[in-house]
Amino acid sequence: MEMDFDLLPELLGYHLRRAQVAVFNDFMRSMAEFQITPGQFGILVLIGANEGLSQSALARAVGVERSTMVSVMDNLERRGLVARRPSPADRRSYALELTARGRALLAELKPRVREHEARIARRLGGRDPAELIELLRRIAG
Amino acid sequence: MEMDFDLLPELLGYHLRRAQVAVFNDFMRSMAEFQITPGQFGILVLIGANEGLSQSALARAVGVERSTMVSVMDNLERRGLVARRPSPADRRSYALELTARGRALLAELKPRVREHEARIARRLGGRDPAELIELLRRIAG
DNA sequence: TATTGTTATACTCTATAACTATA
DNA sequence: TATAGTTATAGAGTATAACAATA
Repeated sequence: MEMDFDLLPELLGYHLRRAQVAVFNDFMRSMAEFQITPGQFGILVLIGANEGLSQSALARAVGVERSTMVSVMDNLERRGLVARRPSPADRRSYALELTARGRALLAELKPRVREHEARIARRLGGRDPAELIELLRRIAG
Repeated sequence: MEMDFDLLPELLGYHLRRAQVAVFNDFMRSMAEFQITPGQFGILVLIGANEGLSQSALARAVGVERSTMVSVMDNLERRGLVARRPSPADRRSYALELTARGRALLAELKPRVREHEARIARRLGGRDPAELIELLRRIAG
């Protein structure tokens, strides 16, 4: 069954989507034993690097509604990776922190993510990954 | 509020995701009057270029389960863009076709999508979009 | 008045499992 | 036995609108 893809292979958006799916799948396979998604990894990284930030600030950084962040945090808190501490400055908000377990997990994940990235970069067959990142950065604006 | 993104900006997956969201958003803005998603556009293109293909073949081409394709087709059929004809060769399957309205819509969409692509390519500031496509193709494998 | 976290609700996308009718 | 389309069901992920507490 020879499928005709017409103009799709000429479209940047088409290849962007396919590459993103491929990278997502490799990430999920790599981290299978930790049951963590790229999005959850990103959130652990952001909390780890900005301890004390609020849920709203985190939601803004990730680009989702703060109502969406509630269940994301519920999930990570239930797994004992993140803690919602009372903010000393503002009684409306939480100061988010990684728990000891969250820090330990993040320390394990980071080298795995580097390996995953190296494996992806190898697909470029010698081309500089920094080159691709530069082009993507321009697209993202 | 200076956010520290730690290692995220070094990760291909991170930029891939951001670029994909940016392109998706531009597509949706461009096609707002037609209420069409990139995925739906791709399906119209595939049916238009391969009239008579079955739902299962279409699902395989797009990379989703055939059960997922059912509601996608229900939607496009309800909008009068696609028709499920009985397959002459196999009474289990449909032969999918664009309706006259579907063909007319696709003909309107294609130049819009080209414009959208050109707008995205302009963000590359002189860099060849074909270069980016080549790199993405390698990533997608 | 505006913001923070929350809930209720809904919609999309996706999958698995089981069913039927055909092959 | 295997495949095509369907249904029922479930789980992410997302959003909007409204609310109480606090700023």
